[in-house]
Amino acid sequence: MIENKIPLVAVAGPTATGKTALAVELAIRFGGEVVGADSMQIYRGMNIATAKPTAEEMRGIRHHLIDFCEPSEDFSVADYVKLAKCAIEDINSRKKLAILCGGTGLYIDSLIENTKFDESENNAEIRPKLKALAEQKGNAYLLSMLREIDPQTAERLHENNLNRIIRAIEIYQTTGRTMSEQIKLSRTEASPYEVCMLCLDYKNRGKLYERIDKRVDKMLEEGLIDEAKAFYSDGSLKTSRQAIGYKELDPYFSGSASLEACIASLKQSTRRYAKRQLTWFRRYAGAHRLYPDDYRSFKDLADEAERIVSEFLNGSENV
RNA sequence: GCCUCUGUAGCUCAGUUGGUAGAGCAGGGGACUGAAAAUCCCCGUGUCAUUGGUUCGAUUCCGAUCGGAGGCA
Repeated sequence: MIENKIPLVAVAGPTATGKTALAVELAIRFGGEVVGADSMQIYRGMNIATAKPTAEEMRGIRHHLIDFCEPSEDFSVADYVKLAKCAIEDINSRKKLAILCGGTGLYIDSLIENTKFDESENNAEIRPKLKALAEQKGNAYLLSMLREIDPQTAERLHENNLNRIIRAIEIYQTTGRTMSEQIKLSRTEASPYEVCMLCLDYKNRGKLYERIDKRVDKMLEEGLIDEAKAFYSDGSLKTSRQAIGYKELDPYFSGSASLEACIASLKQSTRRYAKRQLTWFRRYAGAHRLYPDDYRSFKDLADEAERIVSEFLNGSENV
């Protein structure tokens, strides 16, 4: 293990696998603090839908990067990496163990790989302009535009993936660099972290989906509908509007679908989301895989996780 | 009990004038560098209910049996 690296434990996995509980348990056992890696739990007021840990669930463990952003604010990976790095440094300087916990693959990846984002500010006008252009002249036109700027990126993007095409053009227009150049530049510095990745998943996919369904039912009992209603009429929201749990209930509020139908679609969105998360986490070849359905109790699972983390920490000390 | 309709993918159904079949949804896999809980790409073998018959060949035609729906008693 390389010295001068900050040890970082990461608890990743799809929604409803028990990341929060495990991260908190490890924080208690090792004297750590949790750093959220969740693109939606950052927002204030979005508590039920995002399954944000309650004070009780936190069990006195300090949590960073959760519940600090207004839903009307924009937030991005670049912001996340900046803040998370600070938080981890801070935790480490106090001789505590940083435990990353969350399900947003892009955030985790960008942080761990020490991705350097461009310093330039977002230009609010570019995206709508490009979007309008695409509507006028078609996606193919935009893609061909990108092909002239950055053929390498154009090659790997599908014509239908407008968001990505727009962003790639935006990068060039704001920084003067192409996206492929930017990507190359972004991964030049080695990561300051030595990461112990724990990935949670259920061996039985059906079981995971059952848990998701149950969790949605629980959210409804806890008042998801009221929470969603508060966000329904708020047109100022941007990123936060994308959270699963609100948009699926819109048809109910507008009267165009039954509550029952909306709940079914909410469950389905969550299942698909979990599947996408799994795709993301499968890429981490060196991760320790933990399957809650392999253990008789949460304690057994936590014991195994503790064993893995201990080994990891001892390894780093022995260098 | 009789008559009619019906039985094809996990679900809803197409279809094959007889050469073993395909859509939607569900589901699965993948990509991912400033919206990422977003965005996007790829993936369809199933005793064509069972069983006999006709046929070179039946999921397709005919008969019987067993499900299901409706109608008449």
